[in-house]
Amino acid sequence: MDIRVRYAPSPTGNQHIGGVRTALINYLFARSKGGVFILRLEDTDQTRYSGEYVKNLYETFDWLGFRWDEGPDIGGPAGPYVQSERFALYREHAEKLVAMGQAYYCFCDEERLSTIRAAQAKDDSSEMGYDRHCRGLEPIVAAARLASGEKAVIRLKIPLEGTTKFHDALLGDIEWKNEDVSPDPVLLKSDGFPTYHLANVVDDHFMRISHVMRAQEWIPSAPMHMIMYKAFGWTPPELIHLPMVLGQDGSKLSKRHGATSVNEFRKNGYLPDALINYIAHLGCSFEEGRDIFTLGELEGLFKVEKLNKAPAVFDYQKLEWYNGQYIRMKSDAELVALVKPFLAEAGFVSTNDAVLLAAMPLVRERLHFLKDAPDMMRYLFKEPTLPAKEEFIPKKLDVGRAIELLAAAAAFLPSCDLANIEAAETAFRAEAERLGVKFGDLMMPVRVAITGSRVSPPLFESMALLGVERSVARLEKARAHLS
RNA sequence: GUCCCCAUCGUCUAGAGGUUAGGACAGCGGGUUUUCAUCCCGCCAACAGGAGUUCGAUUCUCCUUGGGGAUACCA
Repeated sequence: MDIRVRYAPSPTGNQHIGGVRTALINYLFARSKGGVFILRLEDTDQTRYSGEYVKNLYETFDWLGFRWDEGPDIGGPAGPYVQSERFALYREHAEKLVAMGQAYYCFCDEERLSTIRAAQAKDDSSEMGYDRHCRGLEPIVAAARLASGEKAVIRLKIPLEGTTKFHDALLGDIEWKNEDVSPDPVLLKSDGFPTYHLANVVDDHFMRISHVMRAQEWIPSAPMHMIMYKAFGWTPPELIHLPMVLGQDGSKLSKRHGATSVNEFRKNGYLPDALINYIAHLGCSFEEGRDIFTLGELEGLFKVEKLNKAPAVFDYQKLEWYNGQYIRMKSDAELVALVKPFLAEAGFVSTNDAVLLAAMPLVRERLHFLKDAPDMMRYLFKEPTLPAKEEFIPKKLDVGRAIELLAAAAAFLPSCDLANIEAAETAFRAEAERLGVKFGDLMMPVRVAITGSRVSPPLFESMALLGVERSVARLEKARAHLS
């Protein structure tokens, strides 16, 4: 059997962690099996749809760097891949079900429906949902009302008795009493658009989807899908319900847990490689004793059996660690390219890439997020604003001593060869000894003078980047600042 | 309320009848170091509970408890 899987997002919001995780698992499964990964746009909700979200979808996957084999933008043999372009197909099939007696027209309006809901909520009834009011309508009567222009939806007839069972490749056999299946869900809305359930089943069938991999929140709709497949006489695809992704408090991951949309992660300086690697490991394992994988490795290693059944909590701290790991794996040139947009956004426009290139080794191990680069490198672009005097004073020393040290450093620096860091350090160590202070005590006021902070990238390298002249100027300025 | 799914350190997980229950993140404590970071070493920390099955259960079965999800003309 051909392996064909799909990611079928609804463009009613920006791409978020949960969706992208589902997409990634589908993609990895397809790749691991030599199958096809399809993108299908489920734009059936006209009230929430926006072209902005479609744009966001493409941008997101461009950034992440993995792609579908068939989809709206590249076409394919099972197109079109946008549901609004398949409009006629859904009505045709909904009406087919009506003709077969498996579905029916319902004329209940919003008002009646909400009245039912309110009543059910009030007396804690175990009976929830539609009361099947129109199910018994004679077809002739329904046809007449339809002909008179009355608005209607088409609802699926869920059997009143018996059970529906299906197999989940991960969870095993699942059996539902039909009375517990959502009573007669709407297939075709009154605006003529299909609901998710109809469009999903019809498209999965005609696109020859072999495996449906989606989050576990979809389990309750699986039985009604099965009832539809059976009504149509179609063979359903294999089902695999993926463990959900939860926030720190254990509920479904959402905005209130922090960043959830992928573009937020991008803006905050996460690397796509890190995000992909981390996300792949939510509810899935690949190989023992290893945490870092390339996308290609994940493709080769993915196995459905290694999927977990239990939901996974999204851990920003672990993702941060991954991000740092991936930043450290970048070459100087790669890192420059990654960091540049963030520097530009902060107003640090480099005229000289060589300087940036040389600066990368200074910040690489210190960076957890690309976003941190501007602050960390600010002193290379702008004259630092000098902090309070105490910041300059090493432990157990006083202002006077700090001034002396700065003066000494300013006088001494021009004689150093900053092109040779080791030699410069040796020279400074000797100078510290001559001055009768610990090496670290000499360096601290110098560090604050040069970088504006007690915490900074390596000093000698920094001074080398700035050049002797600018470095001495900063030392002098700091000395004046303290006096 | 009802139905469904799930259950190993705080978190992500390994484990598929016999293990000192392993790793990673976080936390804590050391070491290296011009600060910070990196890196290295160490420590802390789990089989939800109760019945079975078995010579033996983290592992199989059932129950309880706990968590999550679904109950829309949203997906």
